[in-house]
Amino acid sequence: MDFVNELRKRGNRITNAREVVCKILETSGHEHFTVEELHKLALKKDKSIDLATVYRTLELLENINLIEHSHQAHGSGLYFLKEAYSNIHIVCESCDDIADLDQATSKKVNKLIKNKTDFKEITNHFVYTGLCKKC
Amino acid sequence: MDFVNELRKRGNRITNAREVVCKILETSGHEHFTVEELHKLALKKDKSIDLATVYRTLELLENINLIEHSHQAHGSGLYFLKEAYSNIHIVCESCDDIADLDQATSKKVNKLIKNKTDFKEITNHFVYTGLCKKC
DNA sequence: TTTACTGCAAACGCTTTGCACCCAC
DNA sequence: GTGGGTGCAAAGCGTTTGCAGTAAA
Repeated sequence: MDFVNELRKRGNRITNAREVVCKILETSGHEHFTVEELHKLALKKDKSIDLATVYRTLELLENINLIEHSHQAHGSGLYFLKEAYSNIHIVCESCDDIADLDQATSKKVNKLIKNKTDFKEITNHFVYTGLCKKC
Repeated sequence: MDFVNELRKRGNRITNAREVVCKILETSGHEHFTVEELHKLALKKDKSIDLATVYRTLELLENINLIEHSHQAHGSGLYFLKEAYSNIHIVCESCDDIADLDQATSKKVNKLIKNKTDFKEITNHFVYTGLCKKC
């Protein structure tokens, strides 16, 4: 998956800020990022990149379905690569560890909820919170 | 359940702001409130009650386990009476309708997640988002 | 050359906090 | 009388926006 190429295909301009952010997302090996983390990493490559630009780039990538974002109870939003995204993520309240649920289980959870309510679709944009075994 | 009495038992002072907020929570028949809703209702009974006081009162009531609050993707926090609280709530993205999952299903969902991760507890403080059948 | 994109700064919405006053105990 | 609680105003936080300048096409 080449994020920059996807942008080019869509007719978006390839700016340095976009190249830097895309490269971090694709090559850092992380599955999830807070906006500040991402911004901090971007600043290492180009110290003029603004936080607003990071937000705008993430919004763009989310619109193309390359990434997805969730909200946390405290602190900033969490961005996930779409390929690694499995619908449900759990953050440990104590150590901030993140576990990702496999797609099958995520689907099972959503089906269970749909069956018990009059909702036809679950578009859950949240991370769960919990306590992992270590904590 | 008498919220005011609970406060008295704990040695908290019974002020007018607290009486007003407690009465709204207990007698309005709603199961959930946004902070602004609650504040607006409180102002009808005493137009000097401050938003900050509403927040402080809600925090107090949450500490005593009489209410619970969740976060929404957009807009303010959502407060629930503890007795009506069933762990999982879904807000329709389109019409803002809220559905509450029954406790048994909520437990089932949480158990499913626990079995598939190394989390020992789910302390999920979020509302789900989705689309209800009407929308 | 054109205009999409940028950095900057300011504004946003929700929530929390500092502080001096006040009133429940 | 005392200190817990209040209203008020300001600050906090993550995020969004307006704008004039810049650089990708």
